[in-house]
Amino acid sequence: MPIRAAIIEDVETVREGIAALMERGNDLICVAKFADAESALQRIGPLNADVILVDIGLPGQSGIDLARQVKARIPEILIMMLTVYEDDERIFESLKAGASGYILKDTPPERLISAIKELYNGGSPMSPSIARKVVEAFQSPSSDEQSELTEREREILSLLCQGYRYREIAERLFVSIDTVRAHVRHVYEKLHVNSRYELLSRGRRNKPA
Amino acid sequence: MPIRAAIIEDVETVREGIAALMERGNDLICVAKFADAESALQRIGPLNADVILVDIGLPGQSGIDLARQVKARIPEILIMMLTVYEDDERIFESLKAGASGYILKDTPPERLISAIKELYNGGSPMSPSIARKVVEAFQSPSSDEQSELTEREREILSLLCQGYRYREIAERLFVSIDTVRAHVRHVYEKLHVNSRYELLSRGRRNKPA
DNA sequence: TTGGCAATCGCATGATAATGTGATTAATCA
DNA sequence: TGATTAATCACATTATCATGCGATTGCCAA
Repeated sequence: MPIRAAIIEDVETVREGIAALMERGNDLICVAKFADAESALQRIGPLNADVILVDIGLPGQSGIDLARQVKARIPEILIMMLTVYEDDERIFESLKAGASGYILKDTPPERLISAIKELYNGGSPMSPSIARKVVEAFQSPSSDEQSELTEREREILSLLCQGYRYREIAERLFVSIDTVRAHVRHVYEKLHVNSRYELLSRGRRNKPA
Repeated sequence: MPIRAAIIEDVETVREGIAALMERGNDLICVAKFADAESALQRIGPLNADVILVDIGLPGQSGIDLARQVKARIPEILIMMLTVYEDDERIFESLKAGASGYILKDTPPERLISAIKELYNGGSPMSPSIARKVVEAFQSPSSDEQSELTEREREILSLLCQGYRYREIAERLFVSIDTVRAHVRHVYEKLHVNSRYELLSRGRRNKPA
């Protein structure tokens, strides 16, 4: 009945501290503590952990690679990163590797425990700034160039980037298709592109797919 | 000093209820309440709202389109969707339209208030099941489709993704434009897409921009 | 030898996008 | 008041994309 959790964290104080926090109540039990990725990977299998907390900066293999491997081996396991790192690269690599949660280490202890429960109950707990970065990944980047677009042009850009056809955009905005074309022209001029694909591909030229 | 919030919600009880919740403490004030998108759009400008709560299922124009328009007009405004809808389409359309939060209507009142504060303080509050869907959007089943492309098809794919036109690709590869078209067809077939837009968004229907 | 596949190419057609050119109206600012 | 800009719209044309259908040649495996 209690949530079975494992901790992979090299700093002993942190590891033991979190384990102690878990055991305070009776809805979490700490089934294992590992100081490095390699031993976790070796021994995690038979433990039937529901949830693992993974530090990223481990000695030897990184926590992200560990997450990827554990997820591949035990697809239903829930992984939450617990880390100091707030950079985009590690955040998104972790999510892609299979992490369902991402909590920064400065999170208060009660929040950490409630995050584990939230994860177990179908949520994806993230520290606030992480969640903001994740959500912003869905939004078209606001570059300085975009600040020279008019309001209407920004609306057009948004719909263009979502793949709507001119006719569809016209219907949605209650204007004629020629109006859409006029706005698209201005957007392309201001953003120095010549086609929708160039717009979507900005920054991708000379890079592999 | 207090967070200035506006509510766009057609059901009066809900609208007034949330406004009353906001005014209970002294760190939130409700600067406006609107029952439909059109009047919100008309009058939101001068209100200097920090945060708007937007229902999706409004009479007339949808809350998602409203979010897009408000974001285009006031890029720094923070938008949180407050809705019964949990379907992928609306979730991701909302995020792409500029929403930074997405809370389901069955959320307890205290959580709703804390979510607004979290949003204002740089987070992206989401109901747990929503957050899970958002995170899972980064976790595509590793698509081995690309492994069934021939070497030539992979070259074509790369150039397509970089936004080059067929003619440009033909010149680059020293083949005719019809050859490019032939390869493109095969690429689209194998990757189960019907257009370059779909290709560029592949597996990204609900994916980051 | 035959069949399958990859690479190449062509013609035709319809849909959509992009471009050229022009115009009107309203709002704002010097 | 005049100039500028934004939003809107139109007509015309060209360019590009996507699809249907067909073909040839070379290579490789059964």
